[in-house]
Amino acid sequence: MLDLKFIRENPDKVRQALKAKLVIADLDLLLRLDKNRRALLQEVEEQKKIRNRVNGQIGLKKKKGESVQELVTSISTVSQKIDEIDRKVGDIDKSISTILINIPNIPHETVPVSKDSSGNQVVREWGQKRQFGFEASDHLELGRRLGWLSFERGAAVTGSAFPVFQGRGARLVRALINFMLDLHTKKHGYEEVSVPHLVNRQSMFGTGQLPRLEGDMYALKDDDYFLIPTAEVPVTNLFRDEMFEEKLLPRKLVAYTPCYRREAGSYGKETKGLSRVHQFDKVELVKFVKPEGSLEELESLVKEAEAVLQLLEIPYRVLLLSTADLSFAGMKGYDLEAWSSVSGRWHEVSSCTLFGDFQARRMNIRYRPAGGAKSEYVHTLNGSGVALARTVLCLMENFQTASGGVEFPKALRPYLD
RNA sequence: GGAGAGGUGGCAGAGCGGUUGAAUGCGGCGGUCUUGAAAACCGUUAGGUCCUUCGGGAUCUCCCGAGUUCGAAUCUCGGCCUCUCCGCCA
Repeated sequence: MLDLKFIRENPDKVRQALKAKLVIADLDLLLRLDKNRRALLQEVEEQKKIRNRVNGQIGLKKKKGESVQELVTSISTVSQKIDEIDRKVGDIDKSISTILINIPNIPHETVPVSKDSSGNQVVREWGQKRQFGFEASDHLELGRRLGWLSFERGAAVTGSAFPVFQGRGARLVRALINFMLDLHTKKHGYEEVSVPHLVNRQSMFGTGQLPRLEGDMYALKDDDYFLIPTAEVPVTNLFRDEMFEEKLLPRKLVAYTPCYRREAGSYGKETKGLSRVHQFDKVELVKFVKPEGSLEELESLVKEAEAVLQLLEIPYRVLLLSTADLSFAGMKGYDLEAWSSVSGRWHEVSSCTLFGDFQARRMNIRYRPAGGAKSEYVHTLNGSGVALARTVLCLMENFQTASGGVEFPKALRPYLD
């Protein structure tokens, strides 16, 4: 969330951010409440000053065994007054907080402003798009023929868009997970963590999924827990209320988890098969960094996600997200889109985001600068490195052979044997 | 599931109705000593909010919420979490 003081001093910037992110929040009411609150605070603190002084006198007199009755009666009306104002302040605090938690992060000045996805900018493209000298199949057909993939069985077990991988297909999933974890831990300096897949409400709030996206998540009926939509949630919340020492930053973590998404997406050609499912596997990168240089940390994060696709020899492009596609908590972000020559379109397989101190403020994650200076909020980042289902789709479709099989890229082969 | 203990500053850990926002230790920072470092010694070291004539002043915060009281870290009730023992179980 944003700092209330920042909002007070920069209402126009906030107004712009709301407009850019297409979020409605009553900023005027917020500012009025804030003003009102401060006036009441001044009043009540004046009263508390009096009360504290008299209470001190009562304490002293009691010690000496003197009568305190007169002082006690004189102060009770003050206490009543304090109670009354405190109650008002409490109510205002609630209203302020309701508005505040619904105000999105402010996009960085380098983020293109746009009403829709057309404002995203292609930053770079990599790889050679496959040309087939034969009639290529899509992943559903391949998956059925090879016995790797069954949406029907998944539908029977659970419901639609819960794919089942079988045999080599299941092996491919495991191979990809191991390949990605190895790459990030061995080559990119990430520490691997294995985390809960169910998280509580506070965690969902901490990373900013709540309160706005409650309907997009699977929630448990008897416990106030949610199935994670991304490992970002448990991994980032790992350090809630943490005070890092500067020399321990940046802290880099990688986790494999399944991701559960309820979001009722549209069906059809664009979203068929593995390109839109309710459960998929993902390897997620999370970084805690110092505020200085956090933009560079975002760039390196993107590069690390790109390395996965390069080694998998999947053509991709990097999109700088415009304000319309940047997440609620995001300050700046890139998407990686992988190419499939069969569907002839790009598939989003990674989203890398810098959150500034927006999440850290919600989770109270700080660091103490060397030299004993005052503690500051860290900046948080995360990025998929990468999401599996769509990557599997691209691999199967791009690497199919004329004889109906699939010949996987070199980097993956050791994991498939 | 049963029984018990406990949640206090960066950390460990006292305090259990009245100058206690909090002893003490560790860690951090500054200094003395030293060729330099270590050790030793001295000093210093939470955060939020509001006001400010920018010197500072005030107020709140000891897991969260409600209550008792003139006054709560300290007492009462509710919640959350952690630990120990027993039971059950992959």
